[in-house]
Amino acid sequence: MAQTDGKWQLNELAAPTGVAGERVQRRVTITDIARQAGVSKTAVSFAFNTPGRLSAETAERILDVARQLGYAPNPIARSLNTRRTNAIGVIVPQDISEAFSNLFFGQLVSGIGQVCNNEGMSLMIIPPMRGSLLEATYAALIDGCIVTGLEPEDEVVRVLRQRNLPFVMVDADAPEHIACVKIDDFDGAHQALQHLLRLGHREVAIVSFESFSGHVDQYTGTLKHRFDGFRLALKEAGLSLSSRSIHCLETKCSQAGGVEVFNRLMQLVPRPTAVVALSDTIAFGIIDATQQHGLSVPGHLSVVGFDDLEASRLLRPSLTTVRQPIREKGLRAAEMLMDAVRRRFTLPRHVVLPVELVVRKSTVRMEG
Amino acid sequence: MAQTDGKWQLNELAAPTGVAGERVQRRVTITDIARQAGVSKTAVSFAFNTPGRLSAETAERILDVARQLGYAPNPIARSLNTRRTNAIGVIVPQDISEAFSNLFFGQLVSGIGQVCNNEGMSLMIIPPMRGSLLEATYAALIDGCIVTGLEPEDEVVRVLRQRNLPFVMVDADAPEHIACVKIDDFDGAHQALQHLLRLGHREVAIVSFESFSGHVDQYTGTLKHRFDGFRLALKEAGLSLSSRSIHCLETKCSQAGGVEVFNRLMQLVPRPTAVVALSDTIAFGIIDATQQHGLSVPGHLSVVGFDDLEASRLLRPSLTTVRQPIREKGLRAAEMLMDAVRRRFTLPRHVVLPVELVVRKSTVRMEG
DNA sequence: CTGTTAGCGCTTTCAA
DNA sequence: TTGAAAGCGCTAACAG
Repeated sequence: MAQTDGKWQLNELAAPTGVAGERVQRRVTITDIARQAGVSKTAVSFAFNTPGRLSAETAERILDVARQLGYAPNPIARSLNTRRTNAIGVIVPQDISEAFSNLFFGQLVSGIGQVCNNEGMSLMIIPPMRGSLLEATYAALIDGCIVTGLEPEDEVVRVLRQRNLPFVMVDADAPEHIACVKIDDFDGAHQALQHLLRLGHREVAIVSFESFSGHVDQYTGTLKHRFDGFRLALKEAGLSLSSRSIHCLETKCSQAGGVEVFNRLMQLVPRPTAVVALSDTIAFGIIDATQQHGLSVPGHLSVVGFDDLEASRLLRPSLTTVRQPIREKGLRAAEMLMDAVRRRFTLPRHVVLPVELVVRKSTVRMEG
Repeated sequence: MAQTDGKWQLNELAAPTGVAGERVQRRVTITDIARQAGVSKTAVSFAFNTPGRLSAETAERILDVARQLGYAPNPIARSLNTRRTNAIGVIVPQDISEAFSNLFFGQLVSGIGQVCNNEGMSLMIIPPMRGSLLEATYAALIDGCIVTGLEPEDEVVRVLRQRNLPFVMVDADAPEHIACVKIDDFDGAHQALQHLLRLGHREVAIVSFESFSGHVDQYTGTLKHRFDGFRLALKEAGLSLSSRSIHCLETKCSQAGGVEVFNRLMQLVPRPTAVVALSDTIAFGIIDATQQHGLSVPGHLSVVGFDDLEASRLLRPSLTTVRQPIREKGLRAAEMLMDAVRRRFTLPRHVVLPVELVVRKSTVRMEG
């Protein structure tokens, strides 16, 4: 019950000597151990890091003293010397909670985590700090990182260079000299829309996630490639993005975004009979809203997604969608990153993963 | 195309002076800036941290030089002084990829992330390092952490104390002096099983996630509380855990675990008409497997889950389950943690969140 | 096998 | 307003 002091303390702090009433909380350092054990700091360091360089008894004695004094090496001091943190980061331009609200991110991180496991690394999620992703990038205690949701022109990339941190971009339109893992967005989008058009749909809406570029014609990166794919599919059907029957909307990349966009979809004239969402999460929201309104998918509205999240197969109707290998994307990016962190020789710097249309039950042939 | 040198380099490294051919890659330090700007290191430090203490022109000049030389302060060195890392951790006893394969974890992290956002913190996911969670705990560059999946007796807790790191446990049977956020497991389990029994089911299986204790009677913590709840529900129906018609199984806490356990369920005699899974993720697997085998939920098998993941409502049949406020759990834990990290005065150290049975379509009254 | 001696790069009194 | 100097706690040559 040493509760009496230190109201702010969340947990009892182990007094260095184990003596209850002790007030001074100076952390036990390597110097204390050295003194107590009658050896040099070097010896203590060796005892922890390369015990082989010490006689068994010396090492044992040192470790004993350390145990008694409750000593734990300060990892920050260690990092300052070794220049290693044993952690890699994932930079995300949104808040963490927002990022994880899209199941996509969890799967990506899961893939990255597999590599962390093999390499003995921890994983730092790095969101903007007080609104500034740059500040967060400056402060991150990591050995390298994976950058998501940013273009190569971003200042963050500049800071990473400045900090001399290896990094790999994901889903970016990166130049040759920047490592990057992406998917064939063009092909995915093309297949998705082609599928709908071949089913006879002509009134179709394309629901994109929010871009900062504003208009479809100014899209860059992933979005641009996907819309190029859409353009081709439309052209093949004698249509174009500016056709009266083709609508382009943007919404938040979340389930809530899908719900929100549903209402706008219902206002459109002519009302679309099919929609392709640029993210499964958005599709989930659209389907949910549709059903809440007593309408049926695909009866009243065919829906195609993009991603093929694990949940997409389980939904009813199961979701027709463009599958991309999300976990592998994370895994490949993390592998490339670790090659750089470990300074292993590597060549391939750009990886483009294939996508595949998975036709399930959320789309149906247009009647009439 | 400075590709020629440094095969191991993942990205071009910005040469300190911007000169292409430069080979020496010594990082620019505060000393370089001081020298170049003709001021002391102190001044440079001030220019970055408390520019107010310098004349506007001096500060500007220093920053200019820093910009030109591509200087970025070394956050590790800074941390060594300030004793802050601006990151909190989440300790997980499994691999990262395994942890995130249960949607529960993503939602928990999402809640924690909300606090990170408010407090300007990054979030470190800390899995075992080379098999050792202890080693990972020793090495983590964090200001405090949230501990999941561990009991208070765990060595990790001892190390956290040794390192003087504030921490909060989640879902643990923690003693008074250890901060903890949990739910009313007893009530949740009781309601879940009571629901099934009231629907007339008598042949029921309880599918738990893997424990290390082995037998039901040796369960501790969360699992113990839940089984106490089950015991009460059974008792109210004149049954007990050892009744012939009640089966207890364990499986991995994942969808795959649910699929795996389904096969064992089908072998049981008498074959259960209902099952309560201790995790929605497991329930997903059971439902999926059931349907794959051409059987119907709840027609052939009623299923109750535990968690109420976001996806549980979207599934068909939508899942009857015990809702626990997962995000809030993470949020509350993170708030308590940050109170300790920021040394704010706090009192409540134990939080027990309520649960609630959500009856949906995966359970039905027993026929006959 | 063990200890001495420099740092690692930055912050922060304390003086000027 | 600015600077000198003493650390923060540890690692790693280099001697002995």
